[in-house]
Formats: sequence, C-alpha cells, structure tokens
Amino acid sequence: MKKRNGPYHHGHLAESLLDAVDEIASQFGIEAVTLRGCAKRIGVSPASAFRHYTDKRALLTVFATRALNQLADAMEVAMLQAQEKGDDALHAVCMAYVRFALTKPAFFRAMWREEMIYSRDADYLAATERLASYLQEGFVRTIADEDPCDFSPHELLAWSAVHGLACLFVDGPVAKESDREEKLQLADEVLTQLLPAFSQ
Amino acid sequence: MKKRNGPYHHGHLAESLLDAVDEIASQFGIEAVTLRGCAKRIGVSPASAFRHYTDKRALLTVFATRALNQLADAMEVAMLQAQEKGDDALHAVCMAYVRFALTKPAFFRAMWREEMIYSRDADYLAATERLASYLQEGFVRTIADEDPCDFSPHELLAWSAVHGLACLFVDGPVAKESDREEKLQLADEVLTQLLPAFSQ
DNA sequence: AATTGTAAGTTAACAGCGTTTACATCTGGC
DNA sequence: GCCAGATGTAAACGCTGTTAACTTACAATT
Repeated sequence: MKKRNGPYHHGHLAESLLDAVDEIASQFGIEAVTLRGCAKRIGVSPASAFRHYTDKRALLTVFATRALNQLADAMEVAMLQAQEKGDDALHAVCMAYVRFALTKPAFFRAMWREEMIYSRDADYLAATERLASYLQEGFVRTIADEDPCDFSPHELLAWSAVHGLACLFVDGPVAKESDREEKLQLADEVLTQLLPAFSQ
Repeated sequence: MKKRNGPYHHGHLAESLLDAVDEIASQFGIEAVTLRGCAKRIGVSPASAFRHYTDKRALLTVFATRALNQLADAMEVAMLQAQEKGDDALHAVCMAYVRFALTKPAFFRAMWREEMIYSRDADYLAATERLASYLQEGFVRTIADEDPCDFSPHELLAWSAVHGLACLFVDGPVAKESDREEKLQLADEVLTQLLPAFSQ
C-alpha cells in the first residue's frame, strides 16, 4: 500500500542523520537544522531519529564532537607539515583554526553553541581536550600540568586570540566585505603580532 | 466577556517586549526566548508583537543592539576610571568586556548570534563600531584610519584576545568549574601576558 | 526450520512555535 | 463628534520536537 523505495530498515541511520545535519548546516546554517528535515532528506520517518538519539540536542552534540575532531585533524596536519618545513608550529596550528572557521562556519558555530548541545558529554569534552592539546604543543609544559584543559596564561592567551579572531570573522563585524583570502592574510598579520608575547 | 485587566492599548509594548526578552534570556538563556512567551509575560496577545517588529529576528536585533550598548557603557566607565587612576585604559576596558560576558552570558551570546539577528542593521552596526572604538582608544590611530571598523593588526589582536577569552569562558570548556572571581583573576593574568605585544 | 525476543522503523497525535489575516478598539486631529 | 490610523485581538496556517502504540525485520535458540 505504500511506496517502499528502500528496505524497512535503513541500516546506518545514526550516521546518515549526522551526514544530513552536515549537509543542511553547510547549506542553510546550523539554525536551519531540523530533525524532520534531516529525516525527510534520508527518506525516513521523523520519529525514527529517536531510536538513535535521545533528543535533538544529543544529535547536535555528536555533530559538534565530529566537527571538533575534524578541526583537530586539520590542526594536526598543519602541525606536522610545519615541523617538517621547520616553520613555527603554533602559528601553523592557529592558521588552521581560522581557516577551518572560515571554510565551515556552520560547523565552527555548532562546536561552541552551549545551549544547543550537551557540553558535559564525555566524548564532546574529550574532543575539546584533543583540540586544546594541539594548541599547547608549542609550549613547554610545566610539571603541575596534568589536566590538559588547565591552561597557563600563555597557552590560554594563544587560544583566546585565535578563537576570538575566528569568532569575529564568522559572527562579528570584522572584515565583513573581505573574501576568505583577505581574511586569512589579515589573520596571519594579527597572529604574527602575537609572537612577542611568547618570546620572553 | 473577557477579563480585561489592563487597558486595550498597552502603550509601551515595543520596550516592554525588549524587557521581556531581557528577563527570559537572563533566566533561561537566549535560546529559550519565544515571541509567545514574551507576549504572555506582558499579558498581551502573541500577534501584537508584529505591530512593532517585523519578525522575531528584528526584535532580537534590537535586543542585541541594546546589549552591545550596555557593554559599551560598561567599557566607557572602565576607561574613564582607569584614566582617573592612571591605570592602563586598554587593560581596564578588556576586563570590563570579560566581566560583562560573565555577568550576562545570555546578552553576550545574543550580540554575536549572526543567524538570529539582522547583522547588517544600521543601528546594530553602529553599536559594534562604538564598542570597537573603546578598544581602539588605547592605540595611536594612523592617518589612513577612517572607518572605525577597519582595524590595524594590533587593534584586532586586542579585540580578538579579549573576545576569544570571553567566548571560551561563556561557551567553551575553559575554567568550567571555576567561579566568576577565579575566571576574572585568570582573565587578568592572560591579558597581562598580552602587553608585550603592544610595547614595541 | 520454526519460534520468539528485540532492535529498528512507521503512524498518528500532542503541544508549542512563528506568522498572517480579518476584525476590534482606542486615540488624536479636524 | 467623527473619522482615520495606530494598536491590540482571535483564529487559523504550517512547521517544530517529542511521545505512544504499532509493525516489520533480523538473529539466536530450540
């Protein structure tokens, strides 16, 4: 009685929903992501999502975690490349941070939208710590540093500067009429200004 | 036939709606703000809001603008006090920035939620420029600087650092278990690290 | 190979949301 | 005193997240 295009059981619904969030967020922004919209895109009923995620917030938490790990991947690549070339690793990692925010603004927003995700989730927190660790690579760790999320003022300054720059580009009034390359050029100059703070 | 508590015409509905956004955002977060909820709190029908704002986004834009100006007010006070005492004005302004974000996180979030507001709105943009001007006070303006939103790398670094710190406190994993005073103490240390970058 | 328990999907319904349309009421200027 | 316009209301629309009751498919046990 029904047009049954696919089999009754989808098979990879949890991941497919994440991909749907990915696509809709990329195209229309993270605020446009809808459970029903994701379900329709996959060709599945709206209620099916609740077999795999307790609620919308849980889905977005997993999505934010995936986005965090994508950013961390990009930072890792940048760090390794800089180490090969003998460039400043911290600078390279910071540029990767800004580049990711400019390339995937919806992902970058989703990462830090505390009211939209379960920010105490273990996997999410692990991803933030992984992210932080790449920013800390450029610094000599003190003995007391056990918790990777317990930053020295130096380390926190580096994260703050690059995070603030990315946020101001993505959601702020800075360089609104500039294209991506101009913003990256500006980011390079700003981050270069930061170096004297670390050279004592 | 109806319990008519107040007069038919409210009189200050536009401002009252803003106050309702203020209260609901303060108490339950900016994501919990609802047109119907605001209307109910004032004791007015849901549709009445559309006589004063074209849509929800317009209301939130005005709210964000008001929040921006509140932050700018706090920064102005901090700047004047620092100038009286002979303290570093830039440092004082930055601390006011972080203090505001920690005291009114929902307001701080609303300011920069690009997908939730009309970020090209003239009043909103004017408020961002006013905000930026207090951060630029500490710097010698170059001749070419006409547009107050056209930053030098130095100025943008200052804004990025303090903005990123505020964002990481409000929406990030940094110092999550610390109270407000501990965060402010940490902010003070971080911003102090920034000074060498400006002393060349 | 048939049975049966469970995982994974559907359908229909719910309340609440933003928004629009048509209507009601008040207010200020002639 | 009347009329026009501004301001508020009621009812409806389609959309949202979420739940409950039901159906289907698979996989392990006998």
